[in-house]
Amino acid sequence: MSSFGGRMREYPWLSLDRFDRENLRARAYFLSHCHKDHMKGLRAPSLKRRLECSLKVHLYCSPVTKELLLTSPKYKFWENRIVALEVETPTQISLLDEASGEKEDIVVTLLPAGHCPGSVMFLFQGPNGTVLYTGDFRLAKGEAARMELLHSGTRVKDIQSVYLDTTFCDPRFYQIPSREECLNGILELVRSWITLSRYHVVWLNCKAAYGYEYLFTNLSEELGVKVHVNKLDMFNNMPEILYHVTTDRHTQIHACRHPRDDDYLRGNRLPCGMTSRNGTPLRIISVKPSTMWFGERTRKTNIIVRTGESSYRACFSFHSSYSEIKDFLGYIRPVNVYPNVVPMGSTADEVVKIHFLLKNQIKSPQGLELLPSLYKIPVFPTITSVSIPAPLSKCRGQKSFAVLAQKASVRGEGARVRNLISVTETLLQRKMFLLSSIEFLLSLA
DNA sequence: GCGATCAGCT
DNA sequence: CACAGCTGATCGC
Repeated sequence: MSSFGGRMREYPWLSLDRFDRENLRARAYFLSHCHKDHMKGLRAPSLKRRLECSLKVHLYCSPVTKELLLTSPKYKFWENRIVALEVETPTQISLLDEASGEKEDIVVTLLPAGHCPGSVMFLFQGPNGTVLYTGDFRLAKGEAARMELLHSGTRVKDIQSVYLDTTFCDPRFYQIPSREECLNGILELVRSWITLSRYHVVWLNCKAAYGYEYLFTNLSEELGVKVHVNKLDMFNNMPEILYHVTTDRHTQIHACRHPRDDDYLRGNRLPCGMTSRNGTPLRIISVKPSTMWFGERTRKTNIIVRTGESSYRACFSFHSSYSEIKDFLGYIRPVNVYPNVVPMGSTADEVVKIHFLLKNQIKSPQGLELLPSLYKIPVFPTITSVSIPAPLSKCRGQKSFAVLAQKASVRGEGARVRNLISVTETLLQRKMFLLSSIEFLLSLA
């Protein structure tokens, strides 16, 4: 989940992937991809009002993101204010300060991010230096080196700061099987099942989000069987996807959903209600795409895991692994790195993660100083088995209000975080409370 | 009635 | 593990 506040230090009058609070005063908006956690405030009345008053404010995104966004009637009011920028095409944007009348030009380039259809990273070049906002991304090792627009001539551009997707930026997620490996694993599983008979069908248990489309198109392409989905009008202008999905339930591959799809499956029905063909019951297996990862030295085991008589989990990831992030940063070598994702209120662990990256991959460790104060809590060389005092964990009886991990241990430099101090965002928002409890924990170390 | 937030679920 | 998102309850306007 993105916890990026919306603004970059170098160009604070631009807002990216956040549209509430301070961002209501931005001179221009950017949307990296069409996932809800990157669209906070995008349809709020306050922003709608701002738009009505400030006619020069626009939202910049890729053509595919524009298409996906405008499919929902709730975002139709943006229609005339969205500027779709072609990917990998540097574009100059003039930003006008409505108060002072001062104007500033900046060049933005969209780079493919490999996260979901239309997803991009934004590269900004302007008077305050070159910065890269990655949005969410999955790029394989070596892909940064192949991006022409990250280079000037033969060498990589000087990048001041990278605002980084840190979802799996932890040595624990050292490797995640490649897109191709995962795809092939799923392909062969699906193939082996649906070729048994025309009554053998596969249900892909996908989350409600864009990002599985390349799975659908590849399965359909390879097997000649279209994928049943609930809705496809968002792909009306994307023939390369549209061709491979269908609303006809008479197909052997389904990715349809229902709020109680579990009940449906137990009754040997698909979430769309299909239960038989010509009176012959269906033989259904479910395949749940989910992230699987392996440590630096651990042997990669199977990409497909059988979890029940007719259920499987299959490896699939929308985000880069630790080693992919390391490769990316090691190639770019920015001066600063800022995390876009601070998982579940973790504080110490984020410091540690970024610390490792800073140490190895970037030019000077200024990044940490610029992070919000929470990240500046010093990481002590040794923290051992710290228990959370009872009054904190019992706070109003709410689980999410308690400190979740009961112990924290950080061994010396170069060591891995074992058990993290993990608190929820609820706690993060109660800053004073959190700071005092973290300080308390550290004082015990 | 709507948005924001949260618990719970998947 | 962590992801992205939905539903339903509650609260305030």
